[in-house]
Formats: sequence, structure tokens, C-alpha cells
Amino acid sequence: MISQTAVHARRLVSEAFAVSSARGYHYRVLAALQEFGPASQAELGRRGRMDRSDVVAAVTELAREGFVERSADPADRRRNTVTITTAGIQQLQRLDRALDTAQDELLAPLSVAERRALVALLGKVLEHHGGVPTSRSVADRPPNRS
Amino acid sequence: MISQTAVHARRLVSEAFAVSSARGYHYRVLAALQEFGPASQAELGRRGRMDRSDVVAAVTELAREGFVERSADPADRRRNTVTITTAGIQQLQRLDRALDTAQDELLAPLSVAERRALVALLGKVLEHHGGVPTSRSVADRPPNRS
DNA sequence: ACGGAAACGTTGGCTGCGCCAACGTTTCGG
DNA sequence: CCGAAACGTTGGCGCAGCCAACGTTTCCGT
Repeated sequence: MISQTAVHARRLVSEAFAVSSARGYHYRVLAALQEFGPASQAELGRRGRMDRSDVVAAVTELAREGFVERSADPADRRRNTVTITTAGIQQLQRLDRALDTAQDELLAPLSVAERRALVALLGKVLEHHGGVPTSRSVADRPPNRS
Repeated sequence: MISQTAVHARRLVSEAFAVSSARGYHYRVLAALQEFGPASQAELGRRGRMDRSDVVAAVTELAREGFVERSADPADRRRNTVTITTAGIQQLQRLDRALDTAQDELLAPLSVAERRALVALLGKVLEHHGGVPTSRSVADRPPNRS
């Protein structure tokens, strides 16, 4: 069962994150920022499959720790532009290393070829069910409209 | 990422369960009962990797719906013997069918051979990290003992 | 035989993750 | 110009995985 395996994955990952007192959302925000550059919070949510409201919390916490900066977007006053800081990049590198370790531990019983096979299979499944559906940009105005 | 795949798995599974208004814990209890026969709640927890306290809740709910019966074990008055009822067996079959459907949907993009390969790989990972560690029978008396 | 250790059931609580609902504001488009 | 849409924010829900503590009962070593 995939769920079973996921439990172990989660445990190892959270174990890895615990050291830096970070959570999954933090990592996803930082990773999305590093990969695609500064963005609005809604955009971060789309990149990382997070709900808008969860992005708010993650960004707030990251900002408090000095890993990102939240600034008003002059071009669009609805948006906040979120930027990763130098400290944030370092934190991301730390988390990446921790993640690598955890992954190694998780996949310990598998040969390199097997790991590649597993990743390929999971990728296939993910791609199929993939998309970026939870944009929520759709679910904003479901106040009853007959 | 395995976690990503797990998210989809979870969504499909809970979608499948939603119909019967059941949750993961319920299924695990019923499945464990069917597979190994009546047992104490602690035993159910070990079989299904659940915490004792979560078993309590699951059994209570299942009992309220008439899917299991909770009776005092005459041989050991600490224990409750939990037994699956006929209705419980039927419910389990329903859930099993729903699960099969969900799994089919999840693994839709994979050929039969690929599915077998995936299962084998995950099994390997699980077995390695396997065991039944969370018995909690160990974590009962961690009141500070210097 | 006795007393401490261990197992059991139960209550209650905490965290993380994935969601949805509603609001006020701002921007966009017909 | 006005309604629709997007954005950020607050607040809430459910499930899953845990841990802590309690009272009771049983087990085991001395």
C-alpha cells in the first residue's frame, strides 16, 4: 500500500525537518521561490500545491525568521511580492541536505536501478493524476448562487 | 516524491470511503478483525499500526453502527474482546470494493507489469523499515524516571 | 505471598496537512 | 461603469499520527 510507504516517508521527512524546526509548507515555499524567483503568495500556492491560507501562515513564519521578505507589489496593490533572502537560501540548502539524507534512508533497501524505477513509476502516476487543480481561484466565490 | 503520490492516494481513498462515511481507522479495524479474528483493542492497534487511543474511538464508532461488538474478556478483565458482526463483514466488503476501484483509478496509467513492479518496490521499502515498532506498550510509563 | 512492573482501556490533548468559507480590497473586462 | 475575478487574510473543519496520564487488572521475581 502506497499510504503505508508514505507514512514512513513522512516520518523520515519530518524527522529531517525537525532539526531545523521547519515544516513541509516552509520547504515548499522556499523551494518554489528558489526555483522560479519572487512571486505573489497566490502564485506560490499554485507552484507548491498549497492553499492560499496556508501560504499566508508559512510566509508569515518564514518572514519572522528572516528567510523571506514580504513587500507590497507596486504594480498590483492586491499582491504581496515574496522574496527569498540569503538566509532563506541557506536554510533551503540545509533542508535539502536533510531531505537527501532522509530519502537515502528511506530507499536504503533499493538498488540504484530500483530507485530509478520507483521514481519513474511514481512520476507516471503523478503525471497522470497531475495538473494543478487546486488553484482555488475557482473556489473563491461559491457563496450560493442559484 | 513519494509524499506527493501519497496525497493522491489519500484523496482517492478518502473519496472512496466518503460514500460509506467511513474513515481509515474503521477500515483497518474491520480488516484486522476479518483477517485474524476477534481480538483485544491493543492487539488491533498492533495489527493495524494504530495508537491505542485511536482504536478506542474507532471501535466505539463501529460499535455504534453495529459493525463490531465490544465485550468484556472473561479470561482477562483488562481486555475487551472485539468481534466483527455480519453487518461489519458486509461493510468491510463494501469498503474493499471501493478501495479496489480507487486503486484502479490511481494506478490507471500503469500497465499490469508496472503495477506489480511498483508494489514489489514499495513492499521492499516497507519491509526494510517495517517491524511493528509503535506498540506503545513501551511508551506507557514514561513518567519521569531518573 | 507480596509488591512492583507491565499491559490494558480510556480521556484528553497536540501537531501537521489538506481543505473550505467568508471578508474587504484591488484590478480587469465587457 | 459595473460586475466579475483575483488577492491576502482570518477562522474554521476533518483526518491521521502521536503522547501523557489515570485507574484497573494481571504477571512475575524475589
